[in-house]
Amino acid sequence: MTQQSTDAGDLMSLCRRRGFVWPSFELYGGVAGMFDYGPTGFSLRNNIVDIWRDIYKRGEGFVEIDSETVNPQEVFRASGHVDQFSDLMTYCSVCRSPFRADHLVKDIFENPDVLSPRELDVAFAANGIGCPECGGALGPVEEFNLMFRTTIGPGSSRVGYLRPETAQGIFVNYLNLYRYNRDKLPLGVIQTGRGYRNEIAPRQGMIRMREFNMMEVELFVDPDDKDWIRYPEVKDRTLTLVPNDTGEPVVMTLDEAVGKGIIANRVLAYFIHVTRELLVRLGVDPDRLRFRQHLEDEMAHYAADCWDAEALLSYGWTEITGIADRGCWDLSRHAEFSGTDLTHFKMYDTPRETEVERIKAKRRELGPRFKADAGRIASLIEAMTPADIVGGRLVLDPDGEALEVGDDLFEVVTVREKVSGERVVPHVIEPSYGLDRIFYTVLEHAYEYDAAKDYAVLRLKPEVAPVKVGVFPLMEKDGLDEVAREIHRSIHSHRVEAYYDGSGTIGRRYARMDEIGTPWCITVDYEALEGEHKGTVTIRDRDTSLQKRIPIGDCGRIVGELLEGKPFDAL
RNA sequence: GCGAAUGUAGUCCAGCGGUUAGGACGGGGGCUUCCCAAGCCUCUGACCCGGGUUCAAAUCCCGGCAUUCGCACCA
Repeated sequence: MTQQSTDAGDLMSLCRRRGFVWPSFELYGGVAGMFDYGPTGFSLRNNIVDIWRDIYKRGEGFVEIDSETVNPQEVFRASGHVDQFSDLMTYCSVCRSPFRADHLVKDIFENPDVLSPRELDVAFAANGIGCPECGGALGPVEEFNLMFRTTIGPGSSRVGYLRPETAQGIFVNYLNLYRYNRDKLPLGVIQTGRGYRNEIAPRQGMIRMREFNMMEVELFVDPDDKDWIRYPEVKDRTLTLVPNDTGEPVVMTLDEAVGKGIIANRVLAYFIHVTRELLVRLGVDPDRLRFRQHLEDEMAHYAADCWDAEALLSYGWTEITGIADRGCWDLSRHAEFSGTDLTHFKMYDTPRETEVERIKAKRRELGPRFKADAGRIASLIEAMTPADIVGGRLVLDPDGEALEVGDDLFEVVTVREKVSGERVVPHVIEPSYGLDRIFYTVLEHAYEYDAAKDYAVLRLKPEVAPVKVGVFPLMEKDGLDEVAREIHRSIHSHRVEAYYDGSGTIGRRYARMDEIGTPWCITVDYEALEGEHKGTVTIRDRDTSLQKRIPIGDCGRIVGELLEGKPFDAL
């Protein structure tokens, strides 16, 4: 049943023909790595976003924001993208081959990626390093940053970048969000939006885009509590994991994976599961879905642990979602670069009271003896701890000259201290969904082509299908068209898209709907007008081609029920 | 970014110095009681862009852009 190797070209052709996606700027020859969404595609994409939002906003109670796509340079200095997201490149002056400059000196330097372009130039000359391809001289080392750079405002005083991920917009709003959440963790924030990466060579259609859509979730949690309240509900569910120690797929329960230390913690495990549920609900084939742990050296500069949801596409296993434990990296960095405290005040369940021994100066004795210096000496005494007392005496050091004081001037007292909490930098769990890749995966996994009949069907889940129901008159005359238009009007709404089609033969119209994945079609035939079936029409199921007769007046209700998940057989 | 191949209606293909640039499918309109891309009539619509060679370029040459494949790159 399942198409073994979907031809990406055939599917892309269908996508263009049927209004799913179009290569951008085709009118002017096109730009690699950029695509526009057509009406059916955008509808499908919106449906995907709606379901994602349903899971995180309604299901988990997360809040949604929207932030700017152009960010000042400081943001990406803090995030590390200015330094980490660029590669130092050099080009052979003879054969023009490009090379990562730091890779060429990795045998010479312990840590070549800290070298500056200038230092690398010098290193090439000093060590006689030439082009690995042809031996030619290497050109000057240049920085190639994958971020699109711009300036904010007139002149070029303020450098800005188009964001390479939406996440930073959430991190820079941490304090606002934290207050909005009334100073509590966990704090879940979601955002959809575009990110931009100036890919050197975009390939593989929608898989590597220069301007792409993300659905990002940032969950701020207590670093000492990486459990999740709903974890027990899902702990016995199984999924396919590819841990980075063996690299071999294994099927196991979440609890087993956490227990064996394969998945770092429960909250990460929970959201890996949530991701699986979401992707399957959207129509990703469970048999072509796995979760692969990043290799140690593959982890992003910010990640503590990272799992990719990978889908098997005609391009091979492809990352469609990354679920990372970013630790405290982002907030620590933004705190450092902005000079602002970005912490969570973690209240203890009960304030911790401890008894501590402190040294207390006898100010009554000090005053008369030291006059004006008394206050200073008192604070010096109180800065000491009981452990500093030797033979009942303390040695102070005012102005570099030793001063010994006896216990007539101080006493050891026991005080009760109350600590009601501590400040911690929240850790961030980030499920980051590549919307365009998910969109493409949903299409590829839904696509089925029968070469014998030259017939293509998109077996989209009804929930994501751009058009829910096609409405046809068997022939566009004799009043059949009027009945069909009336049915169309009664069903078509902003939630349920219905499509009226009266042109061409009936088979052609079914074929058109099958090609955009419309799950059901209603046809008004002559029996609707007279005879024993008067007042009824047929409804056809895309995946089986089976038809049932239903009363005209019930069409809207029945389509609604089918969308709710009622099986077609049960009609 | 390098190398190779390719670029003709919406799609797939033909044409390879002089053609009203041809077909199939699709799309629009019409006819047909028409339920799975049926049939008949009819209409629609293309030489990637820019230079050059030539009396004449879709066709040959150069450059650009794009696509595909290798190499390189890729949170």
